[in-house]
Parts: sequence; C-alpha cells; structure tokens
Amino acid sequence: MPRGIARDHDEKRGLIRKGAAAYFARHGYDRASMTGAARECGVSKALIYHYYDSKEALLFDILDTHLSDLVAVVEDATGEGLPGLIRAVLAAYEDADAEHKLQLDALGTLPPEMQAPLIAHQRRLVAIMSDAVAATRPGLDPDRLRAVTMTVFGILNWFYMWHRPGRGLSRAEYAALAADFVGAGLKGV
Amino acid sequence: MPRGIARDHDEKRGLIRKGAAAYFARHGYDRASMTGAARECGVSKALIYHYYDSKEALLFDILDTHLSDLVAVVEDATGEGLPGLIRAVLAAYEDADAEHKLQLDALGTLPPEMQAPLIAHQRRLVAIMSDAVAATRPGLDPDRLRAVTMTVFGILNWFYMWHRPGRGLSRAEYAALAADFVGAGLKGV
DNA sequence: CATAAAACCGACCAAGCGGTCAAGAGTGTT
DNA sequence: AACACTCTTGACCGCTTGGTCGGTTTTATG
Repeated sequence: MPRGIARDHDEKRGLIRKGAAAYFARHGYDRASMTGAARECGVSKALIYHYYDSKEALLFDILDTHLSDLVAVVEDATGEGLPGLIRAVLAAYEDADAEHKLQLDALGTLPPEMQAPLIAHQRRLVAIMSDAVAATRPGLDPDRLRAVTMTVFGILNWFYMWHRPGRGLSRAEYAALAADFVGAGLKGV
Repeated sequence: MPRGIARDHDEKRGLIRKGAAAYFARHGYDRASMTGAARECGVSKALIYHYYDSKEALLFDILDTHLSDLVAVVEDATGEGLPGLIRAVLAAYEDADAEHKLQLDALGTLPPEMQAPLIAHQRRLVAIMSDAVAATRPGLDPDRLRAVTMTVFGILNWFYMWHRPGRGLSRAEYAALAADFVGAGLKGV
C-alpha cells in the first residue's frame, strides 16, 4: 500500500493560506507574485503548487475559509439582535484584516464559477443583517431596507481602512459606538 | 520658431484620462494593460506615452483631477451643513464611479511621493466632514469625532459597491436617506 | 512656402509573471 | 528492507507586460 498524505498536511496548507493572504493583502493580489508569496511562507514556489492548483485556487481557498468562518460567527450571534451582530462582525475581522481586504478587492478577479459560492456566503450575511435591521425597524419598504442594510455594511467594511490598532478607539469601543449610531440612525429613516 | 502644442492638447489628454480611468476601473489597475487602455481610447499605446511618462503618471493624473474636483465641490457645499455635504459628495460621485473606485483600491500602488499630494486632498475632505459632524453634534471627544467622521465616509464610499443605477433607490433618494440616518445616528453617540 | 517641432504609429525589447518538470529526500505501509 | 507515494526543490518555459524607438504625417509659425 502507498503512504497517505502527511499528518500535518492540513496545518501546512493552512500556513500557506495564511501567509499568502497576508502577502496578497499587503501588495495587492494582482501585483503580488507567487514567488514572493512563497518566500513570505518560507517555502519554494513549486511547493505551493503542490498544495494548490493555481494562484486562483489559492485565493479561492483564502476567501472561502474566511467567509465560511464569518457566516458561522454571524449565525451564532443572531440571538443578540443588531448590536450583537455588529459586535460579532467587527470582532471576527480581528486577525482577519488581510482576508477581509482581499474579499473586498480581489474576489472580482476570480472567474464567475469560482465567485458563485463565495457570493452565496455574502448573500447569507446580507440576509442575516437585513433580518436584524427589519426586526429593529419594522415597516421599511424593501428598497429602503436594502439601502439601510448596505449602509450598515458600509460602516463595518470601512473600519479596517481607517482604524490603526493602538490608536483612537479600540475595536470593542468602536463596535459599541457603531451599534449606538446604527440604532439611533434607524429611528431617523 | 517651432510650433507649440496643439490647441486640443488638453482635451485629448482629458479623453485619454477618462477612457483609461474607465478601463482601469473595470479590469482593476494592476490587471489592466496599457495596450488595452489604448484600444479603449481608440489610440495607440505609444500615443499615451506621448501624453504621459508612465502608467503611474497616468493614474496619478486621474486621481489628482478627481480629488481636486471633489474638494472643490465639497468646499462649495460647506454652507449647507452635514446633509448638504452628504448630498454633494454622492452627487459628485455620479459619472465618477470609475475614478472613485480607483482612488479606493489603486492609490496605494503609487510610490509614496506620488501618494502624498493625493492624501493631502483626502485629508482636506476628512477635515471638512469632521467640522460638519462637530457642528451637528458638539462635545464629542477627538477620538469619537474621528470615528464618527469615518463612519460617515464608510457609508458614502460603500455606495458604489452595492448601488445599481435604475434599481432600488436613486442616488438622490439615497442621499436623503443617508442624511437622515446620519443625523439621527449622531444623536445616539 | 519652408521648416521644425508635435502628433501619431507598428514593431520591438527586457523583465517578470504564472505555471511545469525532473529529480532527490523523507516516510507510512507491507 | 523494499516499496510507493508524498514532500520539496531549483531550473526552466511561454507569454504578457510596461516601456522604447525609428520613422511618417500633420500643423503652427516664420
């Protein structure tokens, strides 16, 4: 009988996924080379191609893992209402800034059939958030409900662009502020 | 005496700037080739290099023009308070979605010395918005003022990501909703 | 009308890219 | 111990890229 895959196969794959995500996010997915990503991970380029079929497959795994985690976290927080959701999302982005950034500006470079399952994850997030908004502020027509839901995502997704750890409000402090802001804002629309 | 530059020099440069911006935004700056941009503009690649020194110089001109316009528009709207500012920014993004998208995800690819003047424009925008927020909601400490200001920018900058012309709320309708949302939200922080 | 520079182009180039390959080293199974 | 397969690598390949160059056409100026 042949030997199977190594016991630490998944860990090494995970290391490459994490290292490449950081490298891709820092340099921009298109501009970042596989040679550079390999160096960042401390392995040869050929080894990455042992674990992944292509640069696109690697990106897909990064985004799929990230979005799956995010959906799981958010589904667990549905019981805590809109403020709980906002807190959960911002907390989940911690240690995942790179993956989050990639999701926002590299997902579109994947071929449509690879995008589809990732977009399905995103839709699930939007649906959960939309339900929480509708529960907090009933009676909005569909167009306005969607607009307000996306407004909340704008707030959350923008956070990584301006926040610098150790400066200004902490993540948790901002989560509280954002929850207050959204809660009050919903009364005005 | 030699002949000077053509009378329509600036117009042609502007056409290249606009065409390239659309092409860059559609395909992503890094992924988009100068050959493709030239085809989009209906000129040869060599002609673009007659008007611009490099791909980076072209991107710089796109962003500098866009941000200068934006600052001008916003400075004109300072008298109309925070709702007027929100309306003005969203209106200014019309017909400039491409430039806006490029600003968000390609500015960072420029070398620092080219980024500097663009970031100065951005800071001016932030300062104006911050003043409007402070006027609407006095008494916020600096950290929270900054956080709320960035929250507003998150709302505005995210708009192009989810809005599809002709579907859902119009730009103007969303501007009104966003102004209401922010106005009410400020009372909750 | 002569002229010198701007406006414009097709063909070309070096460099870096994603990806492949042949081969050696390491290891679970028999 | 022998096998069969995974793990790991440096060298390599075809292709696209940003950018250049020599040359032709056009036009403002004297």
